[in-house]
Amino acid sequence: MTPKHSIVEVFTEENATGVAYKNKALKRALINHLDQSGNATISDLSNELNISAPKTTSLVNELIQDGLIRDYGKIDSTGGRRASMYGLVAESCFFIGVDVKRYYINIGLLDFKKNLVTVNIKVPFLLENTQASLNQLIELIRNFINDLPDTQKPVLAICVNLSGRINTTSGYSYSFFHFNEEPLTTTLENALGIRTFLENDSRAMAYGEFHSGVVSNEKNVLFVNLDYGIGLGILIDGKVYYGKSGFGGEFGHIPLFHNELICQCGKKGCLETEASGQALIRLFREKIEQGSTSSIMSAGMKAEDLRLSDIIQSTRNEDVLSIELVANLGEKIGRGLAVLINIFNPELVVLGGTLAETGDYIRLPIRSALNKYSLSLVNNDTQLHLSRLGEKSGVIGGCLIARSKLLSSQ
Amino acid sequence: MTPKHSIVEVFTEENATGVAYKNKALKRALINHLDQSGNATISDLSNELNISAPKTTSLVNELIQDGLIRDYGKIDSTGGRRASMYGLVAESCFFIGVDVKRYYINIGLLDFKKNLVTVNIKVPFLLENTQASLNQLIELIRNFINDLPDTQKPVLAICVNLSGRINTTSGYSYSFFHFNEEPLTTTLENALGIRTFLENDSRAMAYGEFHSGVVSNEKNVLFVNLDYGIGLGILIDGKVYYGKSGFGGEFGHIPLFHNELICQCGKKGCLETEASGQALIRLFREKIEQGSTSSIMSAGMKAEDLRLSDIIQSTRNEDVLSIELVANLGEKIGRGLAVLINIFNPELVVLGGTLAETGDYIRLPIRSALNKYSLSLVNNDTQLHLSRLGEKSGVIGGCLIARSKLLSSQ
DNA sequence: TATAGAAAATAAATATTTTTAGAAAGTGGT
DNA sequence: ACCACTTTCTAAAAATATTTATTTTCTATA
Repeated sequence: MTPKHSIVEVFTEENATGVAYKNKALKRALINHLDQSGNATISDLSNELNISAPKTTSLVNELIQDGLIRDYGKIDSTGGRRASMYGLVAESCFFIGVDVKRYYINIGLLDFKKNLVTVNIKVPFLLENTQASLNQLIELIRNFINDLPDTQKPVLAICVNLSGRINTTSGYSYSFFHFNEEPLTTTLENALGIRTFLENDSRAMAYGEFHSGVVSNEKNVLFVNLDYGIGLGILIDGKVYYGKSGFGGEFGHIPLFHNELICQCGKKGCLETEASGQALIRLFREKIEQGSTSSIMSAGMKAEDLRLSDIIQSTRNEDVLSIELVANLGEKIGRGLAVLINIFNPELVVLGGTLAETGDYIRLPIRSALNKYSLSLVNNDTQLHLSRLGEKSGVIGGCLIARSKLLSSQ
Repeated sequence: MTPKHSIVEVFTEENATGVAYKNKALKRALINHLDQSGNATISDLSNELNISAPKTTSLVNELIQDGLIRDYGKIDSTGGRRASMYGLVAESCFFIGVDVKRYYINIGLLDFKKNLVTVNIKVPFLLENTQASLNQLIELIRNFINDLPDTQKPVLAICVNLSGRINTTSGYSYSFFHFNEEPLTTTLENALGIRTFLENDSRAMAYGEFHSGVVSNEKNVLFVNLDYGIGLGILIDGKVYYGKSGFGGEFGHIPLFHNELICQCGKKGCLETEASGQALIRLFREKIEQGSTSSIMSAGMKAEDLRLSDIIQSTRNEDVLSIELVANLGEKIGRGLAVLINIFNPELVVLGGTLAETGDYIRLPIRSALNKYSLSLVNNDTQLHLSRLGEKSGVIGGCLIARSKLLSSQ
């Protein structure tokens, strides 16, 4: 067995009572403070955490010995002797996020200071619910780790994002790779030898998007993942919301319409039947059948081969039909989001996923539907932004979730 | 100025640094532990909170001196010397909850150990948005306090529940008593001389209902307040959810219908236009106009004088029209709740408010609508219960909110 | 370029807390 | 009724942290 990394040692509570326990708790508090508020001086830390200066000094020195903290030089004088500033050591440990999509994965490496060190976007992979597909995924992760330089080898945790229903606590996936008795996390941990977590893709994207922006804590944020389906990530007080069994956020299947379309979930009238990427393709085909024209079809595309990316691309080429349908879709999404805004009164709603790449073509209809359908008093609080991270949000979110799970000890 | 109560002293962080500060923090930790886990021995406390036994002993002794903790005698032996058990002193301080309804108030007194000592239900009062009405409310609270025996005089905080939109943090009410510049809480504090908080009625009811039942923490619970309007209280991890400005939970105004009814809020298609008590009365009148018969009307009631309580009462008398309409209402409420369940995946949904008094007449249609409209995987997690506290839930919730706000320091 | 003032770092003194060890108070078996 | 064993409680010893005082290092101003 490899020796425990010093961070893992600080963040596990085993074999520690009395003074040893308290010192670990104080070290955790120091690390968390540096993590959240950035570099700080001994005085800062002493005041904020109510630890005396000499004690703080000795704890910081121990953490420097452990390689977790470093002296980043002296700050400008505040009127007297210049203080040394201490901060986390970025390269002391690393975390991996794996964002699994239908036709590819995104995989990335994050350091201890939350810098995305490496990120491989759109690595070819075919997501199927088979052992072979799982083996391929494991192989891709293993290769990614092997290709890392030696200085980036201490990878402490991995988070894999999958679409569909996932129980983060138990580590079970209910939509993919659920053919083994044991939780998927266990399978992955055994194969990779590294602590592994599982997360729903939209929740991971939400977390990534939130922590990348201007991070001021205690925020209530909704992240809408607009793709073939409609996913939702909910952040309450900056923490991911799961619900009882991790099934919270099933936004795509709220019964908002009175149609006769049977959804994948088996019910009728789901938001997804009218407002998802899948629905967009259906509506596009219907329009074409009814005789509408589009630059996509004139380029020789067959209606049955149409992909979401084609429509998104053609909005950029100012294809009237695509733009019109995307706007209609936005109106319906907005009507669904209005419900959420009335309920959550969030500061911020972020539009992500492939469809968000249509930019204002989808954002503006959503905004106007929000104004129309949600209470203005509530709605006035809410900003509506497009994803800033795009394809990377899932990877970053995954890495950050792996990191935060590990740092939240136990 | 009256001397500060010892609890207030422990729970304020002013004028304390170093050892004094830490002792206060430890005392708070002790009190919170006894509060949440009930009575405990020195060993329990020492182990749970990682404080050495001698230190724990001395802290407990100080808290006994302060009158906040008491020795509740020896527990049965666990194989050795019998330990003394310590717990909070119920009568060390008190909290008042005031639940303001349209035609009456409920007011109650809670002790430090969360026992409801006194509760006055349906004290006549007319809620209007006037200074006179506010004065009357203040007078009622003042009288309630004056009538308390001397042993119950140390009232540390009051929470007033009002319907409508409320910003708990700032203390402003936006629906009633908002004619003064200063926040309503300030007006009340000046008039009563006691720390005062404001809360939305449905949220307070939710909190009361939650903490009265089998309190196991970390629960996600929805409380639906079915009255003339439809209110919602959201508990996440056992904590009341507010949203950015305290406007979260506007369930009644989600756009679920495609009708042309203008809601009070100014929008069309709100859940309230079809599924509230107000809507029930409208639908009842329409049916009567169309020639339906009901035992209510045959008793000489005029359609325009009809109140919600009349219809609720007549369901108990097995009036067919009332039962039918309540069932229809339940179906629509259930459709709205299905949305929330998909989003929140809660453990429990509690039906409260006047309409919940119709019992299974409303619960069963709601349940079957939930099965129909929400994802079964998510929905399977969710229990649907009727309020256990009925009229008292708001008072208890108010008291508990006052208590918890005070104990969460600052 | 001295020099007063100010903040940070550190050494020494003091206070506090934890450890350790032993006394007190039980239980249960023989 | 005694003895072995447990657990709680507490006194004294040891360890540890905070306070206080001093030194160091820096700025600003004369």
